[in-house]
Amino acid sequence: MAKPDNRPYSRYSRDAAQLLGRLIRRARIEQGLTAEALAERAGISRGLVQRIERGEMGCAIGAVFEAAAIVGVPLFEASPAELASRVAETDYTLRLLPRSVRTSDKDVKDDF
Amino acid sequence: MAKPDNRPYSRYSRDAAQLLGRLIRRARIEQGLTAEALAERAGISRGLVQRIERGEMGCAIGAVFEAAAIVGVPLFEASPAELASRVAETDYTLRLLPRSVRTSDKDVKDDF
DNA sequence: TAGGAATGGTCTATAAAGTAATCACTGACC
DNA sequence: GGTCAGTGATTACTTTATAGACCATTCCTA
Repeated sequence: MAKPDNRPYSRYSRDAAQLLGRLIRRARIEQGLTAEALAERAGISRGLVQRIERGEMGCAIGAVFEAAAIVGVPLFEASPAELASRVAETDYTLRLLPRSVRTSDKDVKDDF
Repeated sequence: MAKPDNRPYSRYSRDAAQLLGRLIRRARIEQGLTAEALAERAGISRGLVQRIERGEMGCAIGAVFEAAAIVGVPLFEASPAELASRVAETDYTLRLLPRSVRTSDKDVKDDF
């Protein structure tokens, strides 16, 4: 993998992963769902559910999102319909943008 | 892996991954950032950036979230501070819940 | 229009994720 | 208090993602 657990992850992305994991765990418990039951439904192993809920960065995004979907944790705070709509929307916008980015010399907008 | 690309992924989670990928791509292009430049910053390969932007489910959530953070795509529609705050908040709530779920027979609340 | 950078796809080696089985422990319920 | 399901952690093994180099193509830009 590119990013072992000791490498430079931004605080933001780590927090996001952790939050998502905890939300999943909370929702699961509130629904009286066993970790193994959730794993079964998501088509993954119990061990992976544990890692997801722990917010580990190495988990496949598909597994995490699937778990979230099953226990009802909203992704992007959007309903299924909204999500699909936003995908199409973004898709459209994307088509209007240049396909290729031209690095005008050596500027990389490092101003954040 | 548990979920090859032909397996049962819910529409919702697939849409979410796609949306995230497209948002990242859009933000990257709008900032005049090369795929390789983004990869370099995120500490990942250019090929992975491509897969992330394509919304593939197998990408590590850490890599995806990192890329999102770099180009400024808000996760959970929250600022860094909000994110950290919500983590702590959820953490607290989690401590109040039973640590172990008791499967009272065979009910699994399939009512959504 | 020509040049060149950026992208997209493919391939191989390798590192890592994911699984499954196991064990100890915690904690819920009788 | 006793019991047992659920959890957490560890192990070894299998499968997969990822890196990195490569080539073909697209399409910005001069």
